[in-house]
Amino acid sequence: MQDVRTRLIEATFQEIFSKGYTGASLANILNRAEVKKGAMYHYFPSKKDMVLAMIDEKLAQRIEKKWKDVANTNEDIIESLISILQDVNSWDLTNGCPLGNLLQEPLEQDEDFAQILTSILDNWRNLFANILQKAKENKQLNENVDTNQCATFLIASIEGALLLSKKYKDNKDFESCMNQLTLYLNSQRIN
Amino acid sequence: MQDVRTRLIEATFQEIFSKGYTGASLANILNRAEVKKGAMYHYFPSKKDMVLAMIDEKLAQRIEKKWKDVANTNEDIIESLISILQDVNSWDLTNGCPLGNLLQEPLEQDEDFAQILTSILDNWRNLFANILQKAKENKQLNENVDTNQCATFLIASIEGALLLSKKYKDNKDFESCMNQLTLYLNSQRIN
DNA sequence: CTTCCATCAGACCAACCAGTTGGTTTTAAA
DNA sequence: TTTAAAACCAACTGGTTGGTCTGATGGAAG
Repeated sequence: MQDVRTRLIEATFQEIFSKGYTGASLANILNRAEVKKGAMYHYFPSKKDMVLAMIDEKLAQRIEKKWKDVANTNEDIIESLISILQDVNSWDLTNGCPLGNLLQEPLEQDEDFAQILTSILDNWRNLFANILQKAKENKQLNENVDTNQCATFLIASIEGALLLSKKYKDNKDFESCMNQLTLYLNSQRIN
Repeated sequence: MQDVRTRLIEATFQEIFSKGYTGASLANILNRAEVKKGAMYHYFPSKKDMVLAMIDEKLAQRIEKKWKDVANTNEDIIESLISILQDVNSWDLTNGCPLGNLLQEPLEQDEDFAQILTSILDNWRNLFANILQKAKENKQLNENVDTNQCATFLIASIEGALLLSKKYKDNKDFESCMNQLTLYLNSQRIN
C-alpha cells in the first residue's frame, strides 16, 4: 500500500473527478484513501490545500503526458495530432475532463484556484501552439494560420466534446466532434 | 413586484447560474427572491423540484430565443449563423453557459435531471441540424456535410468557448474560438 | 533507558443544510 | 357573515459538513 499522502492525493482526484469540488465530501475521500481525519490534517492544513496539491501534482502532468509525443513525432505533426484526437479508447468519456470540470465550477472566485487553473490552461495552450508552430515550419500548415487562436479553439472543442460525451452512453458525440475537428484541421493545411 | 413563484424561479436561475446546483443554497435563493421558506415549500415540494421547474421554464426558452431568427432569415443562412456567433456582446461570457454548467455537474446520475437536460440538448442539436439542412437545400452548404455531426460540433465548440471565457476578464478567447469556428463553417460551404 | 517528535486516532464542535411543524393571515366563495 | 381553502411565516429538527483538540503510539536520537 502506498503512503498516506499519496493515497490522499489519489482519492482526492477520484472524488473530485466524479463529484466536482463543491460536491466532494472529505469523509468520502478519507474512506477511499483509508486514512483517518487526524492523519489527513497532519499532512494538509485544510481540504482546500489538499485539493490544490492534487491539482498541482496530477492535472498538469496528465496533459503533458497525453500530448508530449505529438511534438516529437517524425511523421506529419498534424496527422499525429489527429490520430490522438480520433483514438476514442484513449479518452475517458464518462466523467468529462478533470481540468474542464474544475474550470466550470465557480472556484474562479477563489484566487488560489484561479491562479493554478489558469497556469495549467496556459501551459496546455502553449503546448498546442508550439505543436502548430512546428507544423507551420515543416510546411504542413498554412502559414497564415493563427497558431494561438487555433490552439485555443482546439482546447475549447475538446472540452466541449468531453462535456457532451458525459451525457450519453455511447461515443457517438465525441466521434462526431473529432471528425469535424479533423475537417477543420485539414482545411488549415497547405494543399 | 412579480409574484412569489416567478421571483423564486428567477432567483433560482441566478443562484444556479453563478454557483452551480451543488453549490446553490436554498437560503440564498430565498433571500434573493425575498420569499420565506414556508412560502416556497407551498409552491414546490422540494428544492430539486424548484430547480427542475426553472430548467423547464427558462433554459429551453433561452436557446430557442437566441437561434430562432437564423432559420427564418432570407439572407445567407450560414452568414446569419456566423454573425450571431461573432456578436460578442450578445453572449454572457462571465458565467459560462447555464445549460453547460448543469451538464458538467454530476446531476446526470439523477434520472429526472438527466432526462430534462437531454431533451433540451436534443432540441438544440435538432435546431442547428435543421438550420444546416436548410442551408444545404439553399445550396449554401456542401451537400456531403453531415448536418448532425456538424450541429453537435457547433454546440460542443460553443460550450467549450464559453467555458474558457469564464476564466479571463477579456473576450479574446471567445473571439478566437468564434473566428476559428467561422473558418470551419466557411470551409464547409459550396465554393 | 529516556526523551522527543512525527504520526496518527477518534471524540467533539459550530455552522450550515434541506425539510417539517404548527400555526396565522388573506382571499373568496356560499 | 360564516367557512374553508390558499398563502404564508417563525421556529425548529435531524443530519452532514469541514475543522479542532486531546491524547496515544512507535521509532530514532542522545
